[in-house]
Amino acid sequence: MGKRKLEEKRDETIRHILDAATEVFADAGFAGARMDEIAKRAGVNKAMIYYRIGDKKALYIKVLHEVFGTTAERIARHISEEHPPEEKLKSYIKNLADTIESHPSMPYIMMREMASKGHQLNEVIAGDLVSILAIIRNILDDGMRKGAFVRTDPLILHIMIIGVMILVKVSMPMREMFASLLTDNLHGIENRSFKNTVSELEKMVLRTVKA
Amino acid sequence: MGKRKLEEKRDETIRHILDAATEVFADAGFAGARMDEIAKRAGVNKAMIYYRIGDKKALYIKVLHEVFGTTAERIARHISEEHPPEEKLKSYIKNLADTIESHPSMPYIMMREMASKGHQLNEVIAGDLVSILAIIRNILDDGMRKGAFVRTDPLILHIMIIGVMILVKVSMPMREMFASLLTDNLHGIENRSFKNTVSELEKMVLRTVKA
DNA sequence: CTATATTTATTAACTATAAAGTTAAACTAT
DNA sequence: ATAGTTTAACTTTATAGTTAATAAATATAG
Repeated sequence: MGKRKLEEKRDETIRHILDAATEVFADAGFAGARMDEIAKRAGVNKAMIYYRIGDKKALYIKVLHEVFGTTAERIARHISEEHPPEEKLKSYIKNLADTIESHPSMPYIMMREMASKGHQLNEVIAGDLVSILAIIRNILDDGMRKGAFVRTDPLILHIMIIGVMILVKVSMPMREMFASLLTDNLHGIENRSFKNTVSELEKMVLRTVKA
Repeated sequence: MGKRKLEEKRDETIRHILDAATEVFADAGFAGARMDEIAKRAGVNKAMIYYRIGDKKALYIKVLHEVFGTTAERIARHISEEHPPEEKLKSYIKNLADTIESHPSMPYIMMREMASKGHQLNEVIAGDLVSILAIIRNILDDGMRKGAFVRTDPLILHIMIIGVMILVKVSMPMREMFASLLTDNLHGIENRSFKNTVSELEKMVLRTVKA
């Protein structure tokens, strides 16, 4: 069986490129990202990126698709139709939280995408996001049909959930920066963890939707 | 009295440049902003920007200072020491909301600043933000001293307040975009206004801090 | 099972271009 | 006449994208 070694090498190179690109795009945004920097962090020659993936835009789309596409799948996989709507909603929140925790770059990329009004999003990425939204819409519909939930707009609810999560993550560096600038604040830094915030958020969401 | 007309002209030019720059930076971020585009929107020659203000970085700082510096002043001006802590907190929220409504670019710039971990912030801007934070810290301290509030971290609370506001604003274009992509969602679009969100937020914040 | 051809992976060095920043001259007000 | 404002045209620099040559792996012929 011939070409195992080459295949492996290729896949590894692609992996390195995508990982580096994800980091750099999260750090600097699309416009601020430098192809040379991505190549350097990936440990490959810049030409390799063009050979394996394409131009900057294609690379960006690939990164977004990897981040958002897997999220939709993951959530869908974990939500069982047997469970009551409330459980499904909790699972939705938990899986979003887990995804964010395992992809530290995601909040930064989402934040920047929102700030650029989703201008860079192409059909593939839009599809990923619609898949995610379809899940929460189905959960809410199910809850409404069973009389457990009041009517709630899935888009607003989703933005509320994901928004709070990315905000908590992304504001951390700034909070740290200003904590040291605000004198005599040493007393009250109740630096609640991400998990804590998510559990508060869960309560809030349930209070909002429950009939 | 001599040079009135020239002074006026100069001030107007500067005004045009700063307004255009604010828009462009909000739309595209620091890295994505083009000096030529700013000049074009301002209706001046690009060299004018360098003559009046300085390089791109200086221009950006000036824009941030204008946005954040006035916010601190405005809030401070509207909060009277005579009022009870709860009223002061409401006023804090209201003034932040008003500032955001009258500066549509602000949420976008803040969003991007958070995403870049406040990396671009220099001492002047940091000072503006600290001024704002000092106000809410004083309100919370006053409330605690008077037994009206429980101990709350001013940083977390501020991020919560400002975060929800900018999120609601910034997510609007994306929500509109996806509303049209999500079929049969025509029923539930309860597109709550900004004012509505702020009043919900106010209730939430008060519930959080009240003793 | 070697030697050689071929295909695939990878790079150094390059080009093209877009964008930041400058200059010298013209225009305008005082 | 002088000082301040504004611009067209320019230079410089940074960076996206390309090319042609090299190195490495795999396939094929003797």
